[in-house]
Amino acid sequence: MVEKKPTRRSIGAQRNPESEAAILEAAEAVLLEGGLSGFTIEAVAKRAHAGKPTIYRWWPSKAALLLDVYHRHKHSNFTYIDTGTIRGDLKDYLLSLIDAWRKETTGAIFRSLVAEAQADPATSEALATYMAERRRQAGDMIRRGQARGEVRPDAEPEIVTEMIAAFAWSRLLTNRLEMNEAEIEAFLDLLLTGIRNPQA
Amino acid sequence: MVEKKPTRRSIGAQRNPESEAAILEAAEAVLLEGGLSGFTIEAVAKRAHAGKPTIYRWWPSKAALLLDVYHRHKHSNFTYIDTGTIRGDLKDYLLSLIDAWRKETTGAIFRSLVAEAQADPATSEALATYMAERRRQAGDMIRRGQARGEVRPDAEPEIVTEMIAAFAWSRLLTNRLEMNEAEIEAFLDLLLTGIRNPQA
Amino acid sequence: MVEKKPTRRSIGAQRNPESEAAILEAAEAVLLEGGLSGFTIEAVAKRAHAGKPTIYRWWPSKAALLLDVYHRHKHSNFTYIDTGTIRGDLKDYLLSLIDAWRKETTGAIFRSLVAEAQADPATSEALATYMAERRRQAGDMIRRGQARGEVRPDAEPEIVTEMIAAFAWSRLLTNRLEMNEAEIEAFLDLLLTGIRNPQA
Amino acid sequence: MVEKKPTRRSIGAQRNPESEAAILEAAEAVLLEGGLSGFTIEAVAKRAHAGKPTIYRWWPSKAALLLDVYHRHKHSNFTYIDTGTIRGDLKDYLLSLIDAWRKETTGAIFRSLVAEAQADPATSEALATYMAERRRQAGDMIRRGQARGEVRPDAEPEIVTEMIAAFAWSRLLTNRLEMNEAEIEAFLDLLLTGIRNPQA
DNA sequence: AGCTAACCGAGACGGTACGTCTAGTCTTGCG
DNA sequence: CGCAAGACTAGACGTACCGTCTCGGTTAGCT
Repeated sequence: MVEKKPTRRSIGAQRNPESEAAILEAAEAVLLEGGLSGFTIEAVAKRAHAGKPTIYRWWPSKAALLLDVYHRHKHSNFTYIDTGTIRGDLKDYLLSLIDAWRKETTGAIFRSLVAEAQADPATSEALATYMAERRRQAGDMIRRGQARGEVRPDAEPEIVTEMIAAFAWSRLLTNRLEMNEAEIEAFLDLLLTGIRNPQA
Repeated sequence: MVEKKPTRRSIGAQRNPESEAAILEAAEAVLLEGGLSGFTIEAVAKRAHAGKPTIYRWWPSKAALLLDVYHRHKHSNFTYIDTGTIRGDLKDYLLSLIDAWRKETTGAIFRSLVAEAQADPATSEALATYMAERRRQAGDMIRRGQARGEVRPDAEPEIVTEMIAAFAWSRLLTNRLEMNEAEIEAFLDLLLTGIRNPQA
Repeated sequence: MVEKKPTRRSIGAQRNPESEAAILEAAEAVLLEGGLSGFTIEAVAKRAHAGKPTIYRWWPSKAALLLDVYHRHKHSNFTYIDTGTIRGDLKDYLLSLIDAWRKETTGAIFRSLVAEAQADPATSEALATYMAERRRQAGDMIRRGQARGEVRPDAEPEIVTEMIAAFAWSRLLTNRLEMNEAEIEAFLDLLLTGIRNPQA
Repeated sequence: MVEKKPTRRSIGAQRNPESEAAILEAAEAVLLEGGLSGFTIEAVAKRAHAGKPTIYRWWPSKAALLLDVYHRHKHSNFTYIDTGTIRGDLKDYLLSLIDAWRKETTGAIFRSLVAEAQADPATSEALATYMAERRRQAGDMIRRGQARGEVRPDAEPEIVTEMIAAFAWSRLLTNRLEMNEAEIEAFLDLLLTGIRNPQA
C-alpha cells in the first residue's frame, strides 16, 4: 500500500532519525513561539507528530531535550579567532556572544537552559560542563596574549574569560543585550587597563 | 488574649497583616524545603493556613510572591560601607554578595527569581528594576573612589558595578559560589589594574 | 427623606425593611437571570448593595431566602373559586397552577425550591408544610363536590388533590408545561371518570 | 505476574473499563454517603483512585455522571409484567417504582437527578429523554388493557402513565414514599373509576 | 523465511497544581 | 448597634501537563 498519511512509521528496532529530527525541530519552534513557559513535552510531541514515549525514550527529561536543542544551535561556533591583538580577540569574542544571543532563537534557548539549570541538577551539571569547556577555549585567547607579552603573566586566564562571559550573561538574563559600540569599548577598556587611576 | 485556635479570622474589610506575614513566612519555608519546583501556591496556602484566594488577592502571580520573599530577605542590608580605599570597598561588596547568597535561603530564592524571570515577563520587569537600583547604589562606591582620585575619572561606574555583580551571578547560577581568598584577590586585581602587561 | 445615594444607611438597631425589600427583589432578579445555578448569596448581596452578613443575619441559608422569595410571589393566590361544578373547579385549579408557573418568574422559583429541597432538610420541611396546606385548601373543592353529590363520597379528597398537583409538578419539572386544551380535558376526563371501560 | 499494586494503569489508547467501573461505583458510594451536596467530582476521583481528568474525559459534567449512575441502577428492571388485569398491572408498576425508590440508593440518586435537572439544561434534556421512554414503555400496559376491553379506548395511555409516575414523583420528592396498602388501593380506585359519583 | 525485539504514533492513566469561584464567618468604620 | 463593605479560611471547580503505560502495527536483523 502506498504511504499517503503524514505519519511516520517505525523503521524497525532502531532509532528513527526522522523522528529525532522532527522532535528537535518541533522543540525549537515551540520554544520560540511559546517561550520557556510554553515549552511542554506535550506541545512538542503534538507538533512533531510524535508520541510522548518516543521523546522520553531518547531524552530523559525536558531539560535534556532543551540542552540538545541548544547543542544543535551551537554549530554557530564561537571560533576565538586570532586577530593578532588581545583587544581584537576579546572584542570578537564578546561580539560573537552578543550576536549569537541576539538572534532570537539561540538567546531564548540559552536563557531557558540557564533557568532550567536552577531547578534541575542534571541540567545544572550539563551547563557547568559546557561552560567549563567554553572557559577553557576562551582562556586560550588570554594565553596567546601572554605568549605575545601583551597580557600580564599573572593574570588568571579562566577568571578573565569568566568576567567576559558573566557580563554577557548578565545582559542576556536581564534583557539588556542591546549595547552600543561605546559600551562595549568601555567594558574592554576596563578589562584591559583596570579602574586604577594611573595618575595616582 | 491568648491565641489558641489555629485559624486566623478576617479583621474586617482590610488586609490582615498577620495573614500577610504568615504567607511570606510559609513561602520562604516551602521554597527552601522543596526548591523552586516545589514552590507552589497550594503548598504555601496550606502551610500558611491561608486560602488560595487570599494569596492571589495580594500577589498577582507566583513570581510576585517570590520577589516579595526576596525583598524581605534583602533587608539584610548591603551597606556599601566606606572602608577608605576602593579595593576595600569592592572586596566588602563582593564578599557581602557571596556571603548572602551562600546562606542557603537567600541564594536559593534569588536563583529561583532569576529562573522565573526567564519565562515570566512580569518577574523579568521586577527583577530589572531591582537590579538597576542595586547598580546605582553600588556605583556610589566607584564615584567615591573617583572623588578620592583612586579611580580613573573615565571609568563608567555602572559598568564596573555590573562586572562585579555579573561575576557573582555567574558563580551563583552555576553552583560555583565557593571561592577561596586567592580567587577573590585575583578578581579584584584584574578589576583594579586590568590584564594589560605594564612591561609591554 | 430623599434617597439619592445608591447606598442605604443603617436605621439603627433594628431590621431595615428597605434592605429586606432590596434583598428579596435582588434575589428574585438574580434567580431569573442566572437560574438556580447563578443564584448565589454573593450575587444577591452585590445586586442589592447589601453586605453578605446582612443576608445571613435574616435568612439562615440560601434555601431560606429562596423560600421567602417564593412566598412573596404566592400572593398571586390560588383562590379555588367555586364555579358550581366539580369539573369547573378542578379545571380552574389546574389552569391557575399552570398559568402561574408558566410566568417565568414563579415557575423558576418553584422549580428551584423543589430542587433545593432534595438536598436541604430545612427546605424540604418548609416545602412539605406548604404543600400540605395546599392540599388541604384544594381538598375543599372535592369536599364541596361531595356535598353537592357530584363526587363519590369515598373519594379521598387529599389524594385527588395530590394527583392534580403531582401532574402539574411533573410537567413543570420536565419542561413540559405547555399543554393544549385537549390534553387538559383528557386529564380531567380521566380524573373524573377513570380509565375503566363502562361497556365492559 | 501478580497484581499487587493498588493502582490501575492505562491499557493503551483506549478507555479502561476498570476505571469506568471504579468511578461509577465510587460515584454511587459518595452520593449515598454525602448526599447531593457532598457529591463532588473531587470526592469521586479520590474514592475511585482516579484522576479528575479521567472523569472529565468520559463524563462532560457532574450531571452526566449522575445520570449514568442512575442508569446503571435502573437495570433493576421494571418489567411491566402482564398480570392479566389492568388493576394488577398498574399496582405492580406503582409498587415497583415505590420499592425501587425506597431502597435508599436508587431513590437518593433519582432525587439528585431531578434536582440537578432544575439547574442544568443538559441534565434536564437527558432526564426528559429518559422519562419519555419510560412513559412509552408503561403506556403498553394501558394499551394491553384496551386490547382486552378493560380500559376505555379513548383513554390516552401516556397521560394515564404520567399520572402514575407523577404521583410517585410527588411522594419521592416530598419524602412521603411510605404508603400503606389502603392508600395505594385508594389511588388505584380513583385511577380506574374516577371521582364522579355514579349515583348522581 | 520466520521470529523476535525494539521501534513508532496515539492516547488513556493516576496525579499535581493551576487560577477562579462561592460558601459562610468575622471585623471595621460610618451614621 | 445595624449597616455596607470586603477580607478571611476552606475547598470544589474544570484545565493543563506531567511522566508512565499499553496498544496495534512496522521493520531490521538474527536464526
